[in-house]
Amino acid sequence: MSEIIPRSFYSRRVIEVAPDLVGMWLVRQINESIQRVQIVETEAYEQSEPACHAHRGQTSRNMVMFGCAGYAYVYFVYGMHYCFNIVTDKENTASAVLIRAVAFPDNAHLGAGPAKLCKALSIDKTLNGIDVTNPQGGLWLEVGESPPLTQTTRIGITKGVDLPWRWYWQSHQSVSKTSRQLNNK
DNA sequence: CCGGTGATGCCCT
DNA sequence: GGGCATCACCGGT
Repeated sequence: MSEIIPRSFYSRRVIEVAPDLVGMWLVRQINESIQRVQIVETEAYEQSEPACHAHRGQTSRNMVMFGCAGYAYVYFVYGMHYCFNIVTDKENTASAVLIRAVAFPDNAHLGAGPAKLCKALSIDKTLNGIDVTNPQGGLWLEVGESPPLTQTTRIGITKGVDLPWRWYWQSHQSVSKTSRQLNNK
């Protein structure tokens, strides 16, 4: 078994943590059942830029982002989907890494999108605010590998579109494909 | 293969 | 009341 990723890993600037999370294992436990998937795509969001939910200040929805690193920020969007983030940096520096895609061992499409992976792993709002450095919460991360990365602009947003804050496992089948991106820029 | 669009509910203005 | 860090489906090519 791999080692669990400690809080110090997440307590750095979000643009350092986001690329480092690609290749790590995400583990979901519900009762006796365990799913282990590998992160293949992430995006960084930080209060200073307009695409971030915390850009206009603290609200009840984004409160977790203002807290300590290593906690889950799960939000509901488009009336039917959840997205899962991990809070980074220090307290009161609102920032988080959006987990955009994960690889399931037997199905390349199951985790190829932020809402799809939440559905496949049964991640919903009840996990908002849990500690992902503690297995007691049923959702944690373990050290994996450092694959070849491609860096591009973020997708699915209308503001802050020029920041190159999306990273994915180069040529991996499970990377989300909503928007076509040119490789190796 | 590709772009357009409807579903659906919560949060913030 | 508008907009949203999405997705699957539809129809034209």
